[in-house]
Amino acid sequence: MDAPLMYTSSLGVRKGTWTEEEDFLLRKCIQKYGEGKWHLVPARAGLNRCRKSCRLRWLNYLRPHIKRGDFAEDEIDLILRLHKLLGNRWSLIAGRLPGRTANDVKNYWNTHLQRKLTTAPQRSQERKYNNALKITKDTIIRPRPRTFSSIAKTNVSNKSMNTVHKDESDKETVLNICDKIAAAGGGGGGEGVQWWTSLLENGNEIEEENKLLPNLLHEEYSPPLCMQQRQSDGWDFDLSADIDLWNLLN
DNA sequence: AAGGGTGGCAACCGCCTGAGT
DNA sequence: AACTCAGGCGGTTGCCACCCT
Repeated sequence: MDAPLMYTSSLGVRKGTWTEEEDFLLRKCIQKYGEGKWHLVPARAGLNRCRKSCRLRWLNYLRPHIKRGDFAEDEIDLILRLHKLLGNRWSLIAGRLPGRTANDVKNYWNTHLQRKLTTAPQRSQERKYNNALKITKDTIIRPRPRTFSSIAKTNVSNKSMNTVHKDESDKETVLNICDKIAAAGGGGGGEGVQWWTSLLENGNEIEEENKLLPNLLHEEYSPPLCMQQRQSDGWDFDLSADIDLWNLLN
């Protein structure tokens, strides 16, 4: 693209497609100062971009080890399983797919997988369709993740779920999750999945999905290649707040 | 060849949460 | 306790390339 689309907000901040020069400046800045402190990044990098734009560009495009191109079969399979378990928790799903970003997974789901699973209307008709449904805040149940403090995260990811935690609230949170997993059948077998799916409102849809994907939940299954290889390819994946999703998936 | 429709993807928007003051 | 701010997330939009008629 010779002249990327570019415009400027009322605050004078550039928006739109990033140029190669901007990518270079951002990459250099992150290499020098590291990730984080995004409010300082535009000034440090000499970019006329907002902090969020810088963060997004880094996370979705410039970060090392990001995989581009088509999703492998095992990745698709894992997305389907995790989506059944977690819903639209793209960041969590992406966290189990080395090299894939939440945006990638979300886009792939919206453009490839969603249409496979449903007879969704064409995108040009989706707005009408959604308006007709009159979806309101009241009708949507939106489970949100618990965020652990950084120290609790370290403990959870490095050891096990019932290790010592920074403070009682963190410990309580983790133990609550452990209880739920235990109640779901000790973290193994199909019961775990049932516990999760019971959170979803429409059981009929789940049944329909099961018909469409008969092998999704019940067949003998081993971790896909993309997960087995994650250690060797150097991908720094995040296991924080890990509740052993893999066991729940089996 | 032209024009409309569609798919894919990058980027933006608005909201939520936790930390700091 | 109330407020502000940064980080993070999911939903949505806009652009472009390709396809079809």
